[in-house]
Amino acid sequence: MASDHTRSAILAAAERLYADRGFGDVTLRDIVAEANVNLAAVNYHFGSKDELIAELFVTRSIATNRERLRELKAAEEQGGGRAPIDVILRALVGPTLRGCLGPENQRSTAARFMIRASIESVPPIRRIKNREIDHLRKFAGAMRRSLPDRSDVDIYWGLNFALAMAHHTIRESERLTKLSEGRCDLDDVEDVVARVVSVATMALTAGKADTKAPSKVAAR
Amino acid sequence: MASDHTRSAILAAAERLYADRGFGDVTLRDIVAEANVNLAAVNYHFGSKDELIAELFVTRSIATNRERLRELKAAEEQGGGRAPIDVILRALVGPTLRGCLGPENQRSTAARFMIRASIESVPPIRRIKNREIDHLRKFAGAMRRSLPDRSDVDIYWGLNFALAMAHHTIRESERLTKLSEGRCDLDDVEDVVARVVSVATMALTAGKADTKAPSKVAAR
DNA sequence: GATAGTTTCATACAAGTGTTTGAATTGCAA
DNA sequence: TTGCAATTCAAACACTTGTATGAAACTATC
Repeated sequence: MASDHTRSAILAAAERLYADRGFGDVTLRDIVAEANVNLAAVNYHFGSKDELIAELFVTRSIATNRERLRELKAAEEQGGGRAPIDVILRALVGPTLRGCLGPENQRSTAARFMIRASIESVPPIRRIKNREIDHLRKFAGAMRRSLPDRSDVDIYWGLNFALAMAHHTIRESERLTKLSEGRCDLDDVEDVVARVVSVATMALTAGKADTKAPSKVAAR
Repeated sequence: MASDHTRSAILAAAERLYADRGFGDVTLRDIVAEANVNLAAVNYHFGSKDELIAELFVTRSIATNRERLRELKAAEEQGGGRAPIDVILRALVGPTLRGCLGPENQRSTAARFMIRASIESVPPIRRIKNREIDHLRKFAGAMRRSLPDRSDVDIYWGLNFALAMAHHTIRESERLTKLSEGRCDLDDVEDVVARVVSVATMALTAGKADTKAPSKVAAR
């Protein structure tokens, strides 16, 4: 592997094009034109189009997952094996939100690519996401240790809702901006993180309200 | 328009196939084979493949939106123009969740189709979803009337989070089942609705906690 | 500087796609 | 029955897609 030049040019061009135009209408020919390499180079270096997409996605998600676990581990060590629930949730959704939101003009190609991946959900990416369960289980474990009185069901629902708010906000950030006529500031990433963590924490710590009677809520 | 037989056979076959296998790998030829009609019939009756998909999606979302507004209107009339926030939220997420969740074996084709539409987000469907903003504004208005002390920003975030939890739970219902090893019962739709409404209500009614300090949460 | 292994290249391939065409058929009204 | 429009049909069209091929160019080793 002499220089890797072609290989990395393909990766960079593919990520940029997918980020800008989505998986749907970017062909291999578009990518090799952007990268100034030969059409056959993609199959030579990656085997197939799907493997190219998979490599892009895996690289980025490994980075996010590592950051997530780093924050989680730090929090648990500091707390002697038990971290506060909001810190755990922040470790869960913070890296993803920070990676995907922020001022649009300075949003990295990688970030925009990950937004696309979260919106379009193409087969090779779905396959990888399905392997993420073990990773999420680590968070479920930490959450259980943090809230030992909480039932497993509640823990999983809390985890689900936290991810829901983070991912949906990323996916639909444009629509939320339009709907709120710019009042919701999605460039203030730390505010978004704080809002998601706050709500998810409430969901997990509010009195074990009878879920069948949602009118009774923890007020104030 | 003599009998409409061909037209509705195409619609039924398309919805079934898309529901089962997704938009990605269902071709017009698959559809006409399933419907036992000629290939050209699709373009004759619908103009194009995209218009066929759009018609399917529009039909279903009109039904859901009508149900949403019906519940909202009923609640506001009963409360003299001001409905409780959790009832509004229930009108927002209830119809969607009821339409998409429930025991898998009795899940209607329409429901499975809408789940697909929510997962894959193909161009004609995205175009339609973008027109949904007016519909959501009606709910934002009702929420504002219900919680006059709340800032617009908080209202929109609450609306966003409510939709987030509902849609993400639908999209990832399979993963949540696997992650929780079946402990989270997604067939109990009313429980899911109650959980989503409960958390969203908390998000909107909890003391105006400083969103920058999420550790302080409304406990019990 | 010959050689072997790697990488690049132009080109072709095979298959599948949505769409169009124009003739055949059908169904209904006069 | 005749005439006319609506519908159905088989076939082909035009195009795009990812992938494979085999020769050419390059690179490093001996």
